[in-house]
Amino acid sequence: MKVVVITGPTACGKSDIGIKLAKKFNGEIISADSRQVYKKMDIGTGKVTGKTDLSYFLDIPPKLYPFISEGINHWLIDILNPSEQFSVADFQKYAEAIEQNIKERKKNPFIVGGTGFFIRSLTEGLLFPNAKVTEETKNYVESMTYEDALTKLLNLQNNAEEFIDIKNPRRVQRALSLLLSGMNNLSEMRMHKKPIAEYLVIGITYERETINQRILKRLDNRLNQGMVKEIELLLKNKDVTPERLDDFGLEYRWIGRFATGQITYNEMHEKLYTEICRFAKRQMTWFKKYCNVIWLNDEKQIIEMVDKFLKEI
RNA sequence: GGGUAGUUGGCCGAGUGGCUAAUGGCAUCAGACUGUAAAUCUGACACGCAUCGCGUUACGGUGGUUCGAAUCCAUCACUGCCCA
Repeated sequence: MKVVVITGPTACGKSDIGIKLAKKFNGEIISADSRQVYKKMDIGTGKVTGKTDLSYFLDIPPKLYPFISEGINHWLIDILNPSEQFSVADFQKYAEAIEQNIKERKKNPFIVGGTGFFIRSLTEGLLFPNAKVTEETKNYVESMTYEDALTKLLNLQNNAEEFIDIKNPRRVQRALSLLLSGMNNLSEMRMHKKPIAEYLVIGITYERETINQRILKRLDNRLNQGMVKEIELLLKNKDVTPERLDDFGLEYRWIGRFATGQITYNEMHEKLYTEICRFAKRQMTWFKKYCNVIWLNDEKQIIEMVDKFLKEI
């Protein structure tokens, strides 16, 4: 099975290219975006315009309904409420099942999105530890101070730092949770399987300066489109707590803070711009290391490349 | 004109004689990251040489006190506030 991936830092035009390719190559899109899975988060996530089609669904664990934009099926968009949790492992499970389904229907899957970790889970066939962490242990671990958690972790496995960043509280918590839930050794966190498809990863990017300019322009556009209102509405309808918004980061975090009166509009705008630029930079750091990306931003070249890839046997 | 508070590294802002190239925050740069990934985390951040380290120049300007000053004194400049 062959699958094309379109990725790149934020604000570089992935979605548009994705749709063009899907149209040209009889494709459907699987979104690899950790925030677009959520309903009611549209402007802030840069979701394509369209809507969920409830007339059919894929019978993958829950029911997955397609989100249709420009006549193209998009999967993994608008599948959860903002209060719900979505992890890489979920993504991998769904995306692989959807890829298969699309192929069965004689169409071509296109993975489109900027969440590098999600993409890597596919291209490298990451195998996530299957130790089940119960709510209880999760809460227990999260209630500990970082120091206690670290001490406990090192007690259970004294070479933990070979496998995780022990300076990162979140990693420490997760590792500890796993060890408390039946995993024997943190080395199990490094397992791979054979990827279920052959992936061609194409990245769209520009020079840093250009990306930053695009980010600023897009930010102002989104604000004009009512992005603040969108987020105020989420709060008003209690779709999310302010803490949850903070967790989402970027527009949701900073506009959330503005909406709850913690910062001024100007502070919000300034912070958003710099934070989004930094995010784009972090994305590039990730792609450089992990994703084996072919960088192209000429549409024609991309089409040729995809064409060639899909034709090869 | 008189009084008063101030002038710190890209910005904000601590520091009131040696432990200070100077806490912290922001910005910037680089990086890590196998179940929160738009999240989370780490490092660098005066200049030069460079391995810890060494050297040089730094806390508005100048001059002084002192073994030693961002820190004390004098003076000049500038800024805020108050009184004329």
